[in-house]
Amino acid sequence: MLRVERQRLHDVVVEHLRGFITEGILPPGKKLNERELCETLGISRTPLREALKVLAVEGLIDISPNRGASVSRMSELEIRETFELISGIEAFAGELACERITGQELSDIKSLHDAMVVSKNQNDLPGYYQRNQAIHDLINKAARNSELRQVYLSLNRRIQALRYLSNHQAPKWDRALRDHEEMIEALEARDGKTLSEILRHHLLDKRDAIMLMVRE
Amino acid sequence: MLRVERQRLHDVVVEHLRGFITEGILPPGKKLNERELCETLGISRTPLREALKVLAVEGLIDISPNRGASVSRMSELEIRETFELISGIEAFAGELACERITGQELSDIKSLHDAMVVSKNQNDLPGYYQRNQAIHDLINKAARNSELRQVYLSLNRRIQALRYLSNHQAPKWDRALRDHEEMIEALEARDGKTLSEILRHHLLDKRDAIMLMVRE
DNA sequence: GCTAGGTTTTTTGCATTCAAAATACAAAAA
DNA sequence: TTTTTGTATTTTGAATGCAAAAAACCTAGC
Repeated sequence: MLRVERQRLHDVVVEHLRGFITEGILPPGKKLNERELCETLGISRTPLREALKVLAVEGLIDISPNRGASVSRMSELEIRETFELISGIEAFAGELACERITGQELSDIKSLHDAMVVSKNQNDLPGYYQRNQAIHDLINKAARNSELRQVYLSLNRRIQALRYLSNHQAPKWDRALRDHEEMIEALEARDGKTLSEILRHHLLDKRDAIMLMVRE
Repeated sequence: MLRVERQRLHDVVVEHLRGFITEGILPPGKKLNERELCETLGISRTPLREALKVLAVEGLIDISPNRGASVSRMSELEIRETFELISGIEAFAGELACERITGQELSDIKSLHDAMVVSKNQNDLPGYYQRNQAIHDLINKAARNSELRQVYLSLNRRIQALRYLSNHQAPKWDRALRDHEEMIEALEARDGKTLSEILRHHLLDKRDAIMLMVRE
């Protein structure tokens, strides 16, 4: 039978705050006053503090002793390094995916790709980015390694706010679409090496675009 | 001037418990009674609970609502997947290290390798494993990506207890030593692809050895 | 007007307390 | 004897209270 586990308060709080941070409602550098947050969330300080500890381990906020917490403000170096790491992990996921992906998953990806092209032609930027993200997510899932997946998701959350910003800018369409077409070809050919190369450089391109945005 | 930040209690607790878990003093599956731990550590429940939340995010313990915490007992699948992920990350670190390693670091690794061979000839297993670990750690550092490093260390902590167990067993000397020699050759030749291949398979071999141990 | 020093206020860290859920236990019924 | 049900105890989850550190403020002196 399905066990109904009442969610604990601090878990709910973690999810809320995570959302606020990744969606940019709580911007980088924002000071998190405990009493203030308690009032808006309608809870006491104990569960809030537990939630803050969790978010700190996840790298979404910084806590300095006796000074309190603030939303992490990633330095350019941290952004570079995080993207580099993600590029490596995603490339590895691509290799694994080539060994393990099912026909169903592959055709799901193709459909998403087609939908993405439609979004592009309609100049629907949010739709485009959403489908783009979904494709990468599906490849990651197809790697069939839940530890890898957890790390991937955790790292992505940290740069989510940045992505949010850059999603208002149009990408280099031709390059991006060509990359995706080649990715699908490599997947169909189960060519892990090629796919991982494409993914790696695709990510590093994305990084460069975002680094430009951040600097301005 | 260096700011002396008095460590917070829960940070100290995290370090202590982490040590207890990775050194096997608190074995997998061990139930962690809050009151008991508070008494042995001489603190109240608030900082302890904060520490437990942190360890849960790190994956070292499991917390189930209203049931309390226990040291994570990794399933065979989790072990397989974690090693696979580490193999991918370490392979990537090797590629980066080939681009970025300094002469000094390279010669440090060579010294460690020589010391490791001596340990082996003296049948000094702890010494052998310690140097072995140190070599992998140096390669990882040479990748010059602190985000990668953090993830690497975090994942390694999770399998540390298992490593501890397997360290009482003698490895396949000839294979392990040959691997290490080839690793150093690849590093000297700055041959990233080759190094990453060696590292990946070296890790998967290690995994197989540990999987055998775990099953017994 | 600006700085230095001290005082007040706020905020954080931790202990304690209260409430709710889970577990252990014992007595009664099958 | 085994199962079930009601009660007591333990254990966890969350709120409150208290002390110490940091920040804000205010006054005196230049």
